[in-house]
Amino acid sequence: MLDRDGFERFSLRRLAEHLGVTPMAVYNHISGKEALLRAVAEHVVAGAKYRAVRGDWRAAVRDCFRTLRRTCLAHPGAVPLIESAEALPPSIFRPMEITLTALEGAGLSSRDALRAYFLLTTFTLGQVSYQIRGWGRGVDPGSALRDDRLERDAFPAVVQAVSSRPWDFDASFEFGLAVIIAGLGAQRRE
Amino acid sequence: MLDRDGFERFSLRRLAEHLGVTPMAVYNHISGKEALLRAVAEHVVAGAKYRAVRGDWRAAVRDCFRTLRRTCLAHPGAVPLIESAEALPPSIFRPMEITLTALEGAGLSSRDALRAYFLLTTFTLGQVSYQIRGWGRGVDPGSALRDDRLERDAFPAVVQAVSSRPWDFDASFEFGLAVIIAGLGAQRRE
DNA sequence: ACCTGAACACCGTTCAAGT
DNA sequence: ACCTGAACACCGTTCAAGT
Repeated sequence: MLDRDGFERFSLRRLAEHLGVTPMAVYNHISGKEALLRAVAEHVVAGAKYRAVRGDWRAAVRDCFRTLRRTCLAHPGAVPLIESAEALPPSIFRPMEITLTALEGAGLSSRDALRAYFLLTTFTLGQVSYQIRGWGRGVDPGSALRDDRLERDAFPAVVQAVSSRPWDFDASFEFGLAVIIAGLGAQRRE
Repeated sequence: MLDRDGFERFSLRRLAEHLGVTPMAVYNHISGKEALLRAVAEHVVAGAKYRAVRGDWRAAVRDCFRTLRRTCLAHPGAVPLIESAEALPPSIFRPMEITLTALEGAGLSSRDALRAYFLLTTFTLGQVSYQIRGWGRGVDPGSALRDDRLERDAFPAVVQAVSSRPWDFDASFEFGLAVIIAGLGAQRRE
């Protein structure tokens, strides 16, 4: 229901109707709406299969966040729940463990490795979030600037860049990941 | 009210009560809740003052996203609105214009410059979002793993890293920004 | 031009009652 | 153990009526 109708449209009463049952029957199985949505988020997060990547830290980090991204994109309706979750199952720390181990092994300090993980995870989830809600809504300058001559003149580079469509989210994510890994490599050398 | 009570607690009826007026009076000034929240998001976004940074692209990009971050952090209650906004005022494209101009001037292709902007903006807004909701809730392994011996053994690097508290969001953001800019410098050289 | 009161269609949730 | 029906406290929104 979340993937089909979206997060905003979901309600316990609609769920009950979908199950052919009275709204209150749900409370025999779960303590409330919040607990139900948290359980969904936990289920999606727990479903991620992180491979044990041997070899260099770059491959390990790349594989790890590609997996995280793929897991999230498989359940777009659950992404808002994951982002706003107050508690998630231990498997959410797998990418963190992998990243910290890889980067500390590569010579980064414990503190920088943690910051690098924070960088990678906000980037990855941010890209997923924008992709799901559509890089159109609110951020697509194409629709916002299309007819407005005055605004177009104020943002020439934006107008020029937007003509190079369609947008490739996969390629954009890979670009960002490559940039971050290159930057971490530079950080490591210092 | 948004900054004080948070996004979830806000309702038109509470707003009306706060104004000492009937809930329906609001509709004489705005078409509905969605429009009101959008107007708030637009106001916050429009309030960002981006400086014209001359000199190298690194300084321009750094200053630009520092300003975006500071603007968002000044109104934590509005950040969810900005992230979920369907349309935002033209000033949301100022960072995009600045970034594209700076990076294309530095030799990146138009497509890569756009991807770099996407990287920078998802990173910046992601960091802000986590900071606002508290890098504790859901992502802080300290609370999730504290008492659980079994889980602690499964994530040694996480447990070790978390002891280096307290977390410095400013420093973490600066670290990420530096890594991205270093990575873009490497990308530029190819 | 702005506000009010009553009403409607939705919510999540509680509680007593059923089987 | 699980479901139901009625009810409560909240929503956003419409509409006719007031000044």
